Amino acid sequence: MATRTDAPTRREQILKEAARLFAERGFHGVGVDEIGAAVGISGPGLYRHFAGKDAMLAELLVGISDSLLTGAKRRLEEADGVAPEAVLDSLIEGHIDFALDDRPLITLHDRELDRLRDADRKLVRQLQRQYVELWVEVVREVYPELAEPAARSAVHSVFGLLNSTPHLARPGSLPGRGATAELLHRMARGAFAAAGAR
Amino acid sequence: MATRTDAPTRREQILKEAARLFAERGFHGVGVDEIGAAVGISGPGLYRHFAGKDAMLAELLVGISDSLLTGAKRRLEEADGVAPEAVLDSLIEGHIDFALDDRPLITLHDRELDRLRDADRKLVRQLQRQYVELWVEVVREVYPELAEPAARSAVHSVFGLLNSTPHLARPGSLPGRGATAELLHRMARGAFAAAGAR
DNA sequence: CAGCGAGGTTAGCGGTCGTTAACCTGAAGG
DNA sequence: CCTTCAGGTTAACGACCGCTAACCTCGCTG
Repeated sequence: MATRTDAPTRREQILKEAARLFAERGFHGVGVDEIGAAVGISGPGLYRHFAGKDAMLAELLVGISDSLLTGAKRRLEEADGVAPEAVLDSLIEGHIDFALDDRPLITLHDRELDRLRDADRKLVRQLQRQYVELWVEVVREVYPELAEPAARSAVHSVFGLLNSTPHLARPGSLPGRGATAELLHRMARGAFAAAGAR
Repeated sequence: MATRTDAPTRREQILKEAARLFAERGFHGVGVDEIGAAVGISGPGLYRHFAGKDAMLAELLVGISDSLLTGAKRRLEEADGVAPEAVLDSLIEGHIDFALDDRPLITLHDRELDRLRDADRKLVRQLQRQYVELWVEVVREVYPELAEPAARSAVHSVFGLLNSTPHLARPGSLPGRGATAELLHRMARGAFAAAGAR
């Protein structure tokens, strides 16, 4: 809910570094001292900005889910009246951008969910579910012969495909961001098409 | 390397439960007391069977990688002279069987690799690399116009697709194992086909 | 039947980790 | 110039965790 205009605040620095470290070594594998060191302060200084380690993870995961859902909703509104195929392309493009630009977050997104308090976990799951249902609707418009459970499975599987980016490029050996995005896009469409075939 | 004929030994019980717990709560999130309790003994009794918690994870991850690679090699040998498409189908089928039957292991496989000692991690990575290269070769036989880096990316992405099964069925709400396997198979082929298209 | 090894048990040590307490400091404001 | 307060610091506490030590108890086997 922040206005999000200025240079990165301390809170945002912390969240960014925490995301990277959590993705690298897992939530339980990172100590608060390490997170502090990553932003130049040390240890308990973090507690001036967050209630605790759990709160950082919660804010990260809620932020991811919310951002994905909000972006998808925006894309659906912008594309009003256009062909369902184009809407699906837009959803895929948005998800790929996210997966390529915020790899640590994508990694956390389906890896550390169970480390949340009940309330936060429920919220994140609800946002995720809305995101999935939104995709399912669009997919079923493009492939009407696809039953709903199969469509949902297909959407989850395509997420798995798109979220595989962290496994791809260790340094920068992959054939460029644009080419990777295009390859992923084509494969996602191909997977959906194959799922929707009789 | 065990002969693997009799009823499950204690070691195997422990490995199975440890895999489940590691997949559910992460390596650092599970205590040895919990693993012990899951097999009816408690705490340090595990040290009669394993050198330590790390050793359990190592044996699990090496076992997974080795099993995947060995299975793939066997499938390649069995299918000698048949069409490359059939070989690819066989590889996909094997991977799906594994993903559906050993979900905790598939989850661990790309999640807890960094928690290993250097020697074990190198071994696992080597096995994984061989497995990937084996797929890449077959994929490039089926789609010769696909450049090698793109083929490797495509293989990783399809692994992401196939390994998404843990996210699918919480209870047993999915449309049956057979239907799920078939859907995944079709989607994988569709993804490869789209990757290989000009 | 003595003995012995496999496979348990409980107690406890040493280290780590999240968190709190108490204190410091420099910049803004009346 | 004094106060305040945001944003740090270090010390330390309590809990937990991996692992070891010491001990127990069977079921074999010579």
